[in-house]
Amino acid sequence: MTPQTQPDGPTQGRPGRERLNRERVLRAAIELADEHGVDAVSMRRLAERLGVVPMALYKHVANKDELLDGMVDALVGEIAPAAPGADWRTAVRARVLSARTVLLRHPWARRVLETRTHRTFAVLGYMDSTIGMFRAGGFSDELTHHVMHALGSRMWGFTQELFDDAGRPPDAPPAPVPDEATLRALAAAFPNVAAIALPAEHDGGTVVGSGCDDQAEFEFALDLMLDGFARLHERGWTRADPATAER
Amino acid sequence: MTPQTQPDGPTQGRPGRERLNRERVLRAAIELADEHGVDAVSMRRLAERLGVVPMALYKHVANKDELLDGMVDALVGEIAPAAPGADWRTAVRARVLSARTVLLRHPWARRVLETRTHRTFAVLGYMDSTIGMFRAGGFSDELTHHVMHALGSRMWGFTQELFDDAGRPPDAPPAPVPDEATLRALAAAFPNVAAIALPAEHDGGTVVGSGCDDQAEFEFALDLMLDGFARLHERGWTRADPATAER
DNA sequence: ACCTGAACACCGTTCAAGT
DNA sequence: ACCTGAACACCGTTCAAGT
Repeated sequence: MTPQTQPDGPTQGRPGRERLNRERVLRAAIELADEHGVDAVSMRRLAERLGVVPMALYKHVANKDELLDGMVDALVGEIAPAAPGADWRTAVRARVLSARTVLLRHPWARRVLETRTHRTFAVLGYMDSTIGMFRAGGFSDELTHHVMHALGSRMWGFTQELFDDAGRPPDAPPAPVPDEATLRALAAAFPNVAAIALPAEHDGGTVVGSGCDDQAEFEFALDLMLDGFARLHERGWTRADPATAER
Repeated sequence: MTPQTQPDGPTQGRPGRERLNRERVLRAAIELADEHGVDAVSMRRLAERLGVVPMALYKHVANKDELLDGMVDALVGEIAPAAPGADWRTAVRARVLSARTVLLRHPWARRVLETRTHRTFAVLGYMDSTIGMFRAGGFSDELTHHVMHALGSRMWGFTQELFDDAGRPPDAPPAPVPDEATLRALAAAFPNVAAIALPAEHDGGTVVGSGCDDQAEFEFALDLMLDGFARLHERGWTRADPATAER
């Protein structure tokens, strides 16, 4: 056999099946984040997972910031493309909910998106086509501008949850459930929180904090915004008419 | 003079005027974040600013997470208390805008809030009193629940901005302004972004990206939500009537 | 009760080499 | 052209002391 080269075995690194490339680096980073959370994504751990020395990554990614940008770009690619021929409301609604399903597959993405000054080509492209949906629906540029601001992070399929688990790595032990006594003390100190956090207090088993359907809440707020947008658009809103709606 | 004690001078650390305490630690951390951004808030740099060895901080703060929680709690204390006697809409609007002025004073707070699993006493108290505003206005517990979700991070006076500078430390050099050529290329690649990002293209000097009043945009979206809440409330919304508004 | 010093197990990244 | 090794300047935090 010829020395030094073996088609299937390791050529240079240890389990490094083949040459590193940007796509392989990004895919491994996403897997690492999916399995252990973003905090586990360090250049060193990522290198280890790829069977390579940390500095090898820097040939395919300028630095850690660009790595995170690349991970976000990959997710943007997972969002379903716009369905042609739909009216603006259907198109926007479908797009936002598609973004949301992608985000739910990769819970770390929310936190990463929040830290990005996201102006990559992929992100700009996503925004451009979303803006295009409103403009194609006849929205003035000015109203479209406001509407995009109002959408904010909802455009990515998330908003900050009231009680938030997005920071915890997926392999962490589940949050401890408070005992009856502290629960009663909390309810006494914060009666209003208790009133809306215990949804079916009167007619069901005491569901404590999980009696809340985040997807339904997200769609409630999304539809509220879309209704508002539609109403302003129908009334031919302009800046000269600063009242948001009929007051 | 008696040895070793001097009322005004350093007693143990170098410029450490007096004994460390939790409040002094939190205040220094907030100043550090205000001046150099959150990333500059490390236990070591904070200790140095207080003229003390890093481990000294751990007597007043359990760990870095609790430090960040404490910083958030201090900000919550800056939010103006509820004005008594106002109707729900006025009360909620004033509170959210007050939260926003606090957040604008401490731009790092947004990013910290996003990473908190905020359930401190101060944060729960803030939420409780906000929820109380809707309930006092006659909102059902169920509608109040949805409404709080819809408010999301807006309750803290922010949402994710489309182009986001919240990550940059305040002492960083200003972002470089792109030259005419790349600007033209971007506008060609992303015509919809260009249409709404250049607001007064037809009638003024070419204002490029700064022709956007974030405060006005925030209030636009806030009022849109408040209008939606009012409409649902007036119509006696219940879950049995799942349509968000008149469709 | 409060602060210190040294140490441990991590980071991202530069720089000068190796093949 | 791509990967390596050693090093630098940082992290948060533990543990055993000092006063």
